[in-house]
Amino acid sequence: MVRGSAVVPNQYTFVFILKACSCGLRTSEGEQIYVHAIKLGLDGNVYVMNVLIKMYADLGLIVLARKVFDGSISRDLYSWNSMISGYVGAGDMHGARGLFDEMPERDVVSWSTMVAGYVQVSSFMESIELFHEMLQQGPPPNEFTLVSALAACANLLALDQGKWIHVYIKKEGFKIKDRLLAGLIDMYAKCGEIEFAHTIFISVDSSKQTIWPWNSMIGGFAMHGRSQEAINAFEQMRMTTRIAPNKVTFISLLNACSHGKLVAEGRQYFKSMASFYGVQPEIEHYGCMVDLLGRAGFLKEAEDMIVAMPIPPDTIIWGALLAACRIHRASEMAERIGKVITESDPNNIGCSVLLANMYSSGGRWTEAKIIRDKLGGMKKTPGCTSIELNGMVHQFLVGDRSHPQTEQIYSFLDEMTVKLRIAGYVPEVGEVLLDIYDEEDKETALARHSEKLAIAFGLINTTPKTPIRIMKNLRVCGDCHEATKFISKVYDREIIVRDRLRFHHFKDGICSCKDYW
DNA sequence: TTAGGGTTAG
Repeated sequence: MVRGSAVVPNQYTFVFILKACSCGLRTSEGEQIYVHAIKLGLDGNVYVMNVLIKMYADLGLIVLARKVFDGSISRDLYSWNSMISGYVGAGDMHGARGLFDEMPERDVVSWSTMVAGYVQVSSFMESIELFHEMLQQGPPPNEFTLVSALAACANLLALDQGKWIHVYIKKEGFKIKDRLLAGLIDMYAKCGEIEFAHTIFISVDSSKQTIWPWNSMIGGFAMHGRSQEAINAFEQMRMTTRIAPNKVTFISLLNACSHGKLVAEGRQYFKSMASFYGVQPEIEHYGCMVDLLGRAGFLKEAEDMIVAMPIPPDTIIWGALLAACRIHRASEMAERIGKVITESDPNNIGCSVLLANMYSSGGRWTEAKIIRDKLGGMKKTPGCTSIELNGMVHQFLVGDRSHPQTEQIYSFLDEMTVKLRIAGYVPEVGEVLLDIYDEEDKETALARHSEKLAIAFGLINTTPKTPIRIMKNLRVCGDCHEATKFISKVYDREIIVRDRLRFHHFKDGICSCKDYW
């Protein structure tokens, strides 16, 4: 068009072509075209400038995007929102907030971008806070905002807040479908209310035209260990709709098989995902399979799968196999796999802890000490458990003494330990950190795990029979899992624990995972 | 009749 025709491109042309550069990640063409636009005097056109901001942001060139933004003669709401979205995409919530605070006026998109941005960087508290600010002094939220706010609640285990949003959605007459429906199902499932999530899922029938609500439901069942129901949901979708499953569907489905030890089903779904559904397995799917096979005891098959993978395996995959070796006490294989992990990632804490423990229990003190010394200098993620009470989220770290009710919690814990012992609980000191040698100290360390602090806080502050919901950032430890079984019986409470990977529902001394986790 | 900003799931 530029070389061979008499037609001169106008502002519309540049918006289309710059957007193409943006989508195709073609930096140099984009910049050449920008020069054309300048030559034609279109650098004053707000549409052209805005798409240019977006283009630079999409290309990850946030500084250049800002340059265009700052230098633009005409700026409107779209310019500000595009620039904020650029910062959000770069994970720079500081930059985003700076612009958001100084912009002359904010519309629902500005607010939604920020609420979603905080979710993307896992600043869920900030996301909810901003959402509340919006309700007080901003424009009314729309579906976009609500989906993000629900995601923040889901991640915080903030059930009361999530319920409030559900009421708001109904009160304001939003049509509950697709993404919003998925968001609600996901929020309820992640807050431990899997039954209610399912109720909502079946209550909205005509509008499940997309994969989103299905994935939320299948994923919800999977994380609650309701494997057969996850499979049933998938089969129902297959038989009654024309919706195509995607990669997330299969991750959830394989996860469900893994939690339920459904090895044959898992193998079969993994096989059919590419051959029948046309979804190519990615590293995460292989990860699910290694976890499924490994934890079920098929260590050799799991390793063969890693070796035969068309994608280079990462330390997460090897880590899944290593964890399986620990469960099945396959120390030789563990040592071999441990070396593979350490080679590519010398600072892998989980791997080092496991190896050190293994060496110690095998009496190989020198080797254990080498790893232990190295571990001392590494930064470990502290165990953290949170619990919502009256709409407020309380967090506890291991041995935390910062909570206002600390004294009460610790004396309750002492009393609780006695009661649990009488009921037959025996601490599993094998799970304690490596640097404690005294058996009694080990038990004290266990008693102060963040899970137990949060449960004690919950028992103190809620009326009898109220279910207690807690969330841990890591996997729950073996001792806490055992102790919680006893607590549920001794105190007659349902205790719902969400760890990094799944839910455990404790009731009458039994856990829903049947100790397979 | 043609253009520009925000969505969540493992």
